[in-house]
Amino acid sequence: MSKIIQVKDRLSDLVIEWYRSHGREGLPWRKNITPYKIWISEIMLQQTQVKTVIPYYLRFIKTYPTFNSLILASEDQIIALWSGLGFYRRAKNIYNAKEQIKNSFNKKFPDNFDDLMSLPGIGESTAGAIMSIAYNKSYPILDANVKRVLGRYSNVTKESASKKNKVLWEISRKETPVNNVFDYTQGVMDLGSTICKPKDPLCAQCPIASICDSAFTIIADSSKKEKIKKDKSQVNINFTLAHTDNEYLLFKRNEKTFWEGLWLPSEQPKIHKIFKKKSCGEVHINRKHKLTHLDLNMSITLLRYNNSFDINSNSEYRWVKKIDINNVGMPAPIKKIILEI
DNA sequence: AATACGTGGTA
DNA sequence: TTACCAAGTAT
Repeated sequence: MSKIIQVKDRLSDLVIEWYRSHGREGLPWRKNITPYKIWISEIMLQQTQVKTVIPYYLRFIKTYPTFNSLILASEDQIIALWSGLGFYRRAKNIYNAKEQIKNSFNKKFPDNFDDLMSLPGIGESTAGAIMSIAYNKSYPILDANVKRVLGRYSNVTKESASKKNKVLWEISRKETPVNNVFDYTQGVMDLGSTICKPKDPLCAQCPIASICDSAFTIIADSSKKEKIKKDKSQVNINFTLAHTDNEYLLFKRNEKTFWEGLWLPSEQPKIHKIFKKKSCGEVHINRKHKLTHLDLNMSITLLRYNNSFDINSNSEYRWVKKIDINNVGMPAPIKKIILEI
């Protein structure tokens, strides 16, 4: 007599099977995969939605299709391709990682976890994503999608944030299969994105509902509500934008705070006085712009000139032609203002 | 451990 | 309008 043993379905098996018939199609970084392209896509996708990333990814890969083609790129060129995407440190990290690969890894993009982790901008989740997606090696990831899927699956929503993270990493490690990691990793992210959504998850269509501790009983996560709301700090910036009919005078921002390395109108009052003497037209505008952690109150003085001119300045500056605007790294609100002139 | 770091979409 | 949040990492 043989006993029939009821084996509980494995999460990874269900996810892999579901992914093969229901995974998202048409994501550009899933075509003609190379480790380099997975790297670029994973960096762009950090804290950034797929829909937002797609045009930036396509433009970046069109400009630099291979790692080799990126070798000679300057930091400015890479930041320019990031213009408008946000979290610009990521672009600097790509430049610095590229330099490290060039100088320490013999120009060969790493194929192991430890070398990937040594690169700036690559943490455990991104390294895991590159290992599993580009190399089909069994490494776990823990992005927002996986956090949500596994958090509901194992019902660990009530833990404190740091403990929850630790627990979820353990679960992710445990559930990540040895084989077919590529399909599992993509699948669990697609599941989080299309079925196990933050709001109104579609449990009725979910392939893991039968083994999910929270299926059909998703309760809003209350752990965040008790946070004390601090007023966001207000930051005032006075810009002066000197411009002709078709050129703009921009300065590279060196502050170690926001928008580091991007090109902006002048923030130096001393220069503003000199500017005004020669100007043949002056307009003031005010704009508010919200960053994650602070509110920017921008005051911009537009000074019109007939011709561009040289200035005495310690900081790096350049006159940018209107048609070259897309080749310069600028924050979204600054580019918007310039395009309105 | 908590915070800095962008932007656009959604309710 | 305000508030939250999305393929996280570095400090």
